[in-house]
Amino acid sequence: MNAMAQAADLDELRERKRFDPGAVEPLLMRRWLESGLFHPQPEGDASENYSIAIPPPNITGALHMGHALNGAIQDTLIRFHRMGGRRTRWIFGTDHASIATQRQVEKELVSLGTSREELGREAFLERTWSWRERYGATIVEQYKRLGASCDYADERFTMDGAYADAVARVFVELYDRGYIHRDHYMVNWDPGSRSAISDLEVEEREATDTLYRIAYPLADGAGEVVVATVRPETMLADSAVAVNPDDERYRQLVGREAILPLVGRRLPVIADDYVKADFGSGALKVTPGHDPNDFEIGRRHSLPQHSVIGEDGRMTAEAGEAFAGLTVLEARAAVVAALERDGLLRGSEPYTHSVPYSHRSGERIEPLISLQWFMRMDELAKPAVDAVRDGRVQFHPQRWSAVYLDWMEKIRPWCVSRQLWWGHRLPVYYCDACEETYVARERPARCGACDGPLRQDEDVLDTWFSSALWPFATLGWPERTAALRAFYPTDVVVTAREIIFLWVARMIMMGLEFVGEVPFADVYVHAVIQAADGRRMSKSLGTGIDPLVEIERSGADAVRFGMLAMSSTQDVRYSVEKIEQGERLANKLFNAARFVILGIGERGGVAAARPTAVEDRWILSRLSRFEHELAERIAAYDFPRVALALYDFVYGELCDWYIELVKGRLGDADLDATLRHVLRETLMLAHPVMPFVTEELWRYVREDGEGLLAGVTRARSELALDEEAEASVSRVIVATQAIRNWREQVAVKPGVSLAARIEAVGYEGDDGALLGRIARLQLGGDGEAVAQIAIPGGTLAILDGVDLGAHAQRQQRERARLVAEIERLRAKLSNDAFVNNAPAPVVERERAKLARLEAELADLG
RNA sequence: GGGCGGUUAGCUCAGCUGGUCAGAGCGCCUGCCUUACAAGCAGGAGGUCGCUGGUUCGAGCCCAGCACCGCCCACCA
Repeated sequence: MNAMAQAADLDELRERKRFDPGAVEPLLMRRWLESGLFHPQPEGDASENYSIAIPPPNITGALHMGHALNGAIQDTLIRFHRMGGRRTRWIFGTDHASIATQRQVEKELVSLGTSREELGREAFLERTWSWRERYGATIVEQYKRLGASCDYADERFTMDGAYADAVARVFVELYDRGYIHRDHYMVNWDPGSRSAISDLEVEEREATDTLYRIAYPLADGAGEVVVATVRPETMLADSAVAVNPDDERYRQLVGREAILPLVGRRLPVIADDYVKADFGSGALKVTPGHDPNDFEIGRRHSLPQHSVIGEDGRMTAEAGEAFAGLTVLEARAAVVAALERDGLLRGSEPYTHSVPYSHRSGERIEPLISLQWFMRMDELAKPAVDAVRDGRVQFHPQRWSAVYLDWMEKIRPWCVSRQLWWGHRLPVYYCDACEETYVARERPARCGACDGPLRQDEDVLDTWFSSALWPFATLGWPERTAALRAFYPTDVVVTAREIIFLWVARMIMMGLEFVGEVPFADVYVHAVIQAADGRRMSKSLGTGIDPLVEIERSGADAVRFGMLAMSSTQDVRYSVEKIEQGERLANKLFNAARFVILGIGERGGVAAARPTAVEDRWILSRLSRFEHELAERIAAYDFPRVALALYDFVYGELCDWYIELVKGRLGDADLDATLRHVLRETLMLAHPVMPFVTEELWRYVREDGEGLLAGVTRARSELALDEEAEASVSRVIVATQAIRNWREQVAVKPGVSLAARIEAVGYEGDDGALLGRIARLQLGGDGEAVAQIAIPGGTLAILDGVDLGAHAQRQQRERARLVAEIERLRAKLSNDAFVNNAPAPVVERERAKLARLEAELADLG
C-alpha cells in the first residue's frame, strides 16, 4: 500500500465511527475463500496437524441456533490452531438425512396433490436429488455468513459416489465378519414413516389409557382366568396366558388351556418369571406379534406369532372379519364392545404409563414383527468402551463419559434397514428362483447358483449408518489417501448431547473397526440453547430464533461472541444481551483501533526494545497474561471464559485504562510502537472469536508482506510478567477509582481539576504524575488539606474546591464502614481456634488487612 | 423405576482443589457531548448464595435429608 493510498484510507477510517459488520463481512469472507487458507494441502500426519470433522448439517435445514453455537465453537478452535501454526482442516459437508429429507419431500408432494407412491421410486429420487441441489447449498452459504472457516473447497455429501462406496463396503465387510444379519424380529414400526426405526428414534411420552380386565374362560370349563391389558385389540393375536411360576393362585392353571374370547383359539397357560404376580390380575396375555416383552416370552416358549396389525396401522385380515381394516383405536373400541356384549369384561380403570412415539413422525409406535437387517453391537462396543476408559477419547465435560459407557455396556442390536427410498440402498441381492442371497459392493450379474436374475433389496440404511463413517469416509477411505494420513484421527468432535449415542458412539466404534484408530481425541459436548422462556427452541413452537436475523442485526462477530459467552456446560436460555455485548465489543475494538491507527498515523513502525513508561510496561504484562489465559481456556474448552477474558482485556484493560492513561502522550516513539504492538497482538488474539472486525482492522497495522490475519501464524510466547509495573498501575487504578467515587459523593464534577497532594507511598516519580493525569489532579500544592481520600499506601489530600459538608458526610459513612470491618477482623483474629488452625498465610493476610484498615481509619482522623 | 444436571442480585448466568468469592452482562439510579466509541464514558444501589441439619477455626463451595425445575436411560401388561 503506497503512502497516498494509505492517507486516503486513514481519512476514510476517520469517518467510520461505528463498526458496520454488514458492509465488510461478505467482502472479507470472499477474500478468505480466495486465499485458499481454508483448504490445506494434505501433508504430514494427523499428530502434527489439527482437524475437526463438522457434524454434517442436514440438507433439509436452515441454520439454527444449535448450528450457530456449534459452528462458533469449532471455528474458534480451528482459527486458533491455524494461527498457532498447525496445518488445519475443518472437514465440511452435508448429510443426506434419509428419513428427515424424505419426509420433507413427501410433504411437498402432498401439497402438490401427489405422493411418492404415485411418482414411483425413480422419479421420487430424482426429485429428492434436485431438492438437495436447491437446499443443500443454502446451509453452506449460511455457514459462510457465520464466518466459519470450513474447507468448502472439499465439500462432502454422504451420498456422493465415493462416500456411498465406502458405506457399501462397510456394510459388506460387517456382513462378512458376521455382525450384520437379516431376521424376523420385533421392531419399532413407525406408521407415520411406514418404516422401522431404531430404539434411539423412539421417545416415550406419558399417556393415560384404560386398563381393562378381561376374562378368558378355561378350556375345561372350570372357570376363567382374568388378564389385564391397555391394548385389548392385540388380544386377537394372543398366543398364551402367562403367570409367575411362584404364584400360588395360578399354579394349578399352568399346563392347562384357556379359550381366547372373540377368536376361540386355545391358549396354553404358561409360567414365566417375567410376569409380576402383583400387577393387574397377575395373569398376562401373551402377544408375541405386538409386544416386545411378549415377543421374548414367545421365543422362550416357542409360541406362535400372530399379526393382526399391519404396517399401515390398521387391523389385518388375520384380525377377523369384524375388525379387519379398522384403525387400532377403532379396533380397540370394537373389541371392548364385543367383550362387553359377551359379558367377559371384568373391569376397567384409568392407567397412566409411558407410551412409545416416533421421534420422526410423531405417531405412536406400533411394535411389529418384521423382516429387517440388524447389526450386532456388543463386540464392536468393547474396544470403543476401552478407548474411553483408557482416555484415548475424552469427554468434556467428563460426566458424559459415564453416560456413554453406561449405554455402550448394555448396547443392543441396531436395526439398520429402513423402508424408505432416499438413502443408501442395501447392497443386498436376492435370487427369487433359488432363494440365494448376495451381499456385495458390486451387483452380481446373475445368480451364481441357478443363473437366475437378481433383485436388489428395496430398503435403505439408517441415516446414522453412513454418518458413523464421517471422520474417515470424508478423507477418502478406504484408500490410504494423503488426506486420511494428514487428518485422521481428528482432534475433537463438537456436538450437543442428543447425538452422543446416535452419532458419537457409532463413530468411535466404526473408526476403531475400520481404521484401527479412534476418530477423535476429544468430545466436547456443548449446551443446548433454549428459548428465552426456557422452552426448547423450535420452529413449530414458534420459539425459534434465526441466527441469520441476529447476524443481520448485530454482525457475525457479535453472534459468535454471544454464542460462546452464552455457552455453558449446562443448558442455557437464549439471551440477546450476550449478542449485544458482543456487538459492543466489536465496536469497542474497532474504535480503540481507530484511535490507535489515527493517533499514530504513519509513524509507529519502529518498536523500542523495551518501553520504559510504567503504563506501557503494564499493558505488555497484562497482554501476556491475557494471551496465556486465552490459550488455557481454549485448551480446556471453556468457551464462556474465552469470551469473558477477551471482553475483560479489551474493555477493562486496553480501553478503560491503557488508552486513557496514554492520551496526551501520542507522538512519543515508545508509546506509538507499544500501541501498535498491543493492537496487533490484540487483533491476533481476538481473531478466532471475532474474525471479521479483526481482519478488517488488520490491514491498517500489518507489516509489508503479511497477508490476511486469518493466515498469520504466531508462535506462543513465554509468560512475560512485569510485577512491578502491575503493582504500580494497579495502585493508580485503585486510587483513581477512590477519587472518582469521592467526587461523585461530594458532588465535585469529574471535569473539575482539583489541587491535591499525595500523602502516600508508592507514587514516586511517574506513578504520581500518572495518577494526576488520569484522576485530574493538580499536584504539588502545599496548602492545608481540606479533605482526605484514602488511597492505596496512604491518603490523598485535597487542597480546595470542596463542599465540606458533603465531604464530612462521606467521611462519616466511610469511617463507619471501616469500624465495622475492623471489628469483624479483630474478632476473627482474637479467636484462638482460627489463629491456631488456619494456615499461616491466611492468618497473615487477615492481619495485613487489619493493619491496612486501621491505617486508613487513622488517616481519616 | 434408575441416573445426571440445576436452584447465587429484578433478568440471564460466572464462582476452579472450602479462607479478599459474594461477581459479570443486561436492567435500574446519578453525573458527564472528557482530543476512539453518546448504540459512549464515569460513579452507585441491589443478594441471610432453594430449605433443614451436619463436618470444620472457617462453607454458595464438603456430607446427609427435603423441596421444586430440566434432561437422559428403562420391556412391568
